[in-house]
Amino acid sequence: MRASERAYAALREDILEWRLEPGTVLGEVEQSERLGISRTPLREALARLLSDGLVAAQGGRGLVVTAVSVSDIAQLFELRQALEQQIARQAAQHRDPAVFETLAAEFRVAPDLLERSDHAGYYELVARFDAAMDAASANTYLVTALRSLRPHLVRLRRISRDNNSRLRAAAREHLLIVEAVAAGDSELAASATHVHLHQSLTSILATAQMLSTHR
Amino acid sequence: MRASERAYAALREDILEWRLEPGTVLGEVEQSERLGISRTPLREALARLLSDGLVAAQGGRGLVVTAVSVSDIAQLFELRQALEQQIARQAAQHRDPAVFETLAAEFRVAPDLLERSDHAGYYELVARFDAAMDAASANTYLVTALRSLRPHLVRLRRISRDNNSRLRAAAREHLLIVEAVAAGDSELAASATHVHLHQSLTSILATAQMLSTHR
DNA sequence: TAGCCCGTCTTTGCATACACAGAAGCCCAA
DNA sequence: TTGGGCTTCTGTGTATGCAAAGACGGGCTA
Repeated sequence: MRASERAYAALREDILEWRLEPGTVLGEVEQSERLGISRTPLREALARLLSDGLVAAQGGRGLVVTAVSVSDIAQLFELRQALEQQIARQAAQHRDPAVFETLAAEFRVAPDLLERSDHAGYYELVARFDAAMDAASANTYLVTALRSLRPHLVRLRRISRDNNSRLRAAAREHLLIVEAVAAGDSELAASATHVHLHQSLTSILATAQMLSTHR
Repeated sequence: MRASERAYAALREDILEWRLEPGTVLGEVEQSERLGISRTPLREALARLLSDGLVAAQGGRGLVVTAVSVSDIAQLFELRQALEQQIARQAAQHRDPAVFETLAAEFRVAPDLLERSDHAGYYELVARFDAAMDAASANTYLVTALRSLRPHLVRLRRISRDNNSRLRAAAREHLLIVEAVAAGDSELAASATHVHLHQSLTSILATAQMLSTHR
């Protein structure tokens, strides 16, 4: 694997997992030494993070990990609504029913996963759901736009994490989306997506509110 | 200005204006010599074009200018529908009425521009319309997604170019969108956008059909 | 003591050199 | 003639060196 690729993957994960917190300055020499590579591939990695919006230029010199404000969360979800409703419509039109019936069966037993607090298992299921929607949408541009949005959503998991009752509700909402796609009902799929994202946003904002109050 | 920035701007424009045609191989040495810079900043420029989707990796080695198929056009417009309807809704909610009333006045006299075949003037007006919508949407993520889509749309102008009757109709459609935004009517703004993009797509596909038949 | 200016020093941007991998061409043998 | 293996060679990926543009600090002056 290329050094620049490894550096990108490593830095990206460090940011998504909050090991590099918002505001952290990423110096080229510092990071290249930390990752054991030279500045050239590291610069390439930083450029990609910049276009991802995970880091931002700090007044001409120096890159910093971007922050995620409450306003950012609302804006992210406006974009997410637009993209995921559209992808749900397209997926419902082009889907392979068998794929989504299999997914539906898995979401029906998702409460079992959550029962034993297997959050990783649940997130893995959601990742397969996303992948299936991407594939079924048959629209590379839509998928590309969504792929560039997802890292930011992953960062939000830290806020919604371990909210077991919310995850149970989310599983039911996902199930409805999958059933609508399986049935080829575009508008139901879009509306179910709308509902799901509305509930997710509401939950996240409530948690964010609580976190900021408690501090 | 940085060399990498100049190289990016130059290559990007060459691709958007079809001076570099789809399928053209962009060798690092070749292009760096053409632009009078070293390979390091040129690689940075190519990496940005890659993430823009304007060039693609050619089997592990070599980057080529991407093609725009009829299927690509349809997919681009599906994404465009999702993004521009959303931005129209947001803009209608947050707009400064004065800005959009000024724009409306300009679109009312746009037929004069087209009368004297001042297409550049018309495209410049559309660019200001886009900028006003971006600013009014108050959503940086939405704007970023749209900004990454627009280069691909610019490439399509070569297909729809000089279709004067279509541009007149487009001006009327734009006017309706601007009026809806000025009035703060989100749903009308979204629907007017939907109509406009549907008509644009229909026109482009018809022209593309004609071009491919004639050859 | 506060403010400004100058020198130093860090950090970035670019150029160049080197190493390696994949492709093209060639030769030899079947 | 064709296929396989070898060689060469082009092109990419990475490291390093150098220069310039700021940030920082110290000292001087008012």
